[in-house]
Amino acid sequence: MSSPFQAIADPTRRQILDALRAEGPQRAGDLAARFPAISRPGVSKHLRVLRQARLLRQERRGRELWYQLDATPLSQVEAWLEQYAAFWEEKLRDLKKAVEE
Amino acid sequence: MSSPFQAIADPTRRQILDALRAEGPQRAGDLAARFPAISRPGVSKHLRVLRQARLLRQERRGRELWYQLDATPLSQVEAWLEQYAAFWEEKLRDLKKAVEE
DNA sequence: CCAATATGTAACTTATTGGTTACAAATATA
DNA sequence: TATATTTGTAACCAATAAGTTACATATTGG
Repeated sequence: MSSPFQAIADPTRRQILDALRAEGPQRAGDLAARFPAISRPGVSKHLRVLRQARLLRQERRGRELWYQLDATPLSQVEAWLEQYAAFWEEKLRDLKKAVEE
Repeated sequence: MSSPFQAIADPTRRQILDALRAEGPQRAGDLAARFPAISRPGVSKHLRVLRQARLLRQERRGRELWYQLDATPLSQVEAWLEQYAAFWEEKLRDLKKAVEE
């Protein structure tokens, strides 16, 4: 039952989400093959974390398991982040101004 | 040198950022006092993580250390997240539609 | 000058995380 | 049916994280 904040903290997990976003549903094995530096069960554990954060939908097709992105929980992160937008924009405005002077 | 993704993964650290955003600059001790369940040095360690993620500016005033939010690094998170907005909106549209039917 | 205050850090402990290898279970295929 | 394929999980290990207490340092105020 991990939070979406937790789930996206790890760069490998972000890459998994990126792959599903950019290329659509994929099998567990396809996803694992993207990370030659990590064993297949290692990737499987990342998938579990993402599953527990409800970021993945899974569909069994015979012996294959297809994973699909469900980005809905990321809207929680967005909602939190949104409150900060004014603050970094202010900062970037200052920076821009400083450059112009 | 922790990433903003790492830094915001912990709920206590998010609360620290929230406090600085909502109420402006505060002393290290003020921030620590918000978390009766955690010792002052415990909070101090969270402040270090936030500092290393460059989310805090500090200003020494005598023996007091004032912390101020610098939200700029959060724009990295926003940039990543932005690519997913279409996906969760799609999901919410589906949900709305289902409710209406 | 000395005691109190504000803060960070070191050293340590425990829990969590990210990785591994070995194995089990289900399904497809020769 | 026997074998190969696809996948998750259990058990384990090392590194990291989050917490603690004890301590060091700097500054203020009596």
